[in-house]
Amino acid sequence: MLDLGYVRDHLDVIRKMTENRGVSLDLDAFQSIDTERRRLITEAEQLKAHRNRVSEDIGRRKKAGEDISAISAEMKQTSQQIKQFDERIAELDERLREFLLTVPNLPHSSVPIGRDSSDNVEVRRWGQPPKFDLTPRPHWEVAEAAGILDLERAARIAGSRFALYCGLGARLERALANFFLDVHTREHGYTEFLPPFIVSTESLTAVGQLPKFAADMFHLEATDWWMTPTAEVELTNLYRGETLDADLLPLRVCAWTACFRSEAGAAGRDTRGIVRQHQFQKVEMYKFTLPDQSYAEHESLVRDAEDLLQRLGLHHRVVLLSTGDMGFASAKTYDIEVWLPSTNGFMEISSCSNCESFQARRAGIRFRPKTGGRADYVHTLNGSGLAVGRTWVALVENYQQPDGSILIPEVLRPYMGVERIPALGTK
RNA sequence: GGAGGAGUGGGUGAGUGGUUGAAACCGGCGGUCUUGAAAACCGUUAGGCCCGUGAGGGUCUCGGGGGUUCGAAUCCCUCCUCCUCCGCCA
Repeated sequence: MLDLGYVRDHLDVIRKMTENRGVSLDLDAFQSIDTERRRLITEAEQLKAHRNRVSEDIGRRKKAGEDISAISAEMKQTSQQIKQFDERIAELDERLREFLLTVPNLPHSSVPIGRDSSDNVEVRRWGQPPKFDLTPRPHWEVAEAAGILDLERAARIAGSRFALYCGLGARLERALANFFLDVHTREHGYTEFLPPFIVSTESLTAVGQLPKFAADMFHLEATDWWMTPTAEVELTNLYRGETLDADLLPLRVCAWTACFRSEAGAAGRDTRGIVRQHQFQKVEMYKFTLPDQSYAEHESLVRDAEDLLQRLGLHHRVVLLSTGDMGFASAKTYDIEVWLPSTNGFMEISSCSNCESFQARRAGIRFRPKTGGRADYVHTLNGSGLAVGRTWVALVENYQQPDGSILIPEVLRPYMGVERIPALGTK
């Protein structure tokens, strides 16, 4: 959420931003609501000031034993007037809040202006695509042949877009998650949390998932609960409503969770395999920083995610998203895309965003400057480090062998206990 | 699920329906003192919104919402959260 005063005073900036992002907002409606609201507040507050003065006076007169019935009756009317004002103001407040909740964040000046993903800018690449003598097979073929994935039984249990990992496939998923968490907590300076996988409406609103993206999530019927779409929700809400000590910043946290997405509107996209699922595991990295640190921390956040891919030896690239492709709450986003041999292209495996104060304002997360002075909003950053299921996919495809086995990268062997996952019926 | 108790400023914790936005203490910041530091002492130390170029003024907030009242941290209703005991349970 942007600051109300900022929006009011920079309507031209907001208008330009909506053009760049390719969204539309009714700014005229905003202006008329805002103007009327302020007019009513001024009037109501004048009445309240009057009431406060008279009430104090009544107190004094009553003590002195004077008769106060006339003045008291008059004040009763005033109070009723105030109540009417307050009701109208509350209505306008609600409408203004609803409007502000639909205004996306302002993109940073370094973000390329563009319509969609075709205007994204590749920042760097790492490694090379692996060479194959035979045409590489897609992950679902390799995995089912190795007996580590069973999509039919997954469908029997829950339906389509769910995975059932089997044997070493399940262990590989678990190994990846552990590997990610170990590197982040022991080497990258993150503190690990294991949060609830179910979150409240309030938490989702603070992050910006609600009210806009209700259709993308699973809502638990007749409750205020939702299945979490990303641990970004839980990690943002760790400090909701708190004023943090500036000495604690930057605060780096991470969490492994399952993530749940309805994928409504994704019908027909990525239907083969397990790239797009209703449930997947992800290790999320998250930072709370001082405003002047956030862009440096953003760069290191991306490096922390890339580091994992490099240790796994997976070819990837980093892409800077254009204004038209960026998420609602983000001021700047890098996507990391990993090489997928079967598609002869890249697949998104991490998204690292600097939300600046956008989420912090909504979630009420401040810091008190060391020098004293006013509490200000922290900047928040989030990034996948990494999507576990998609890393699993990338590993299976990039490390598939001619004999149908899957080689395990060196760094994962301590977690796996084996050097390769054999094809079914072999050793 | 049942019974009881509690939610006050960065923290601990007072608070009678009427200068209590809130004592006191701790912590933070600034200062005095000191070669420096500690101690001591003095000052200062919530946020939102509205008006105002500014200085400043006003208003709201004592878990959330509603009510009673001329006036609510204080009385009433309701919801939420936490704690204790019982029940159930991985």
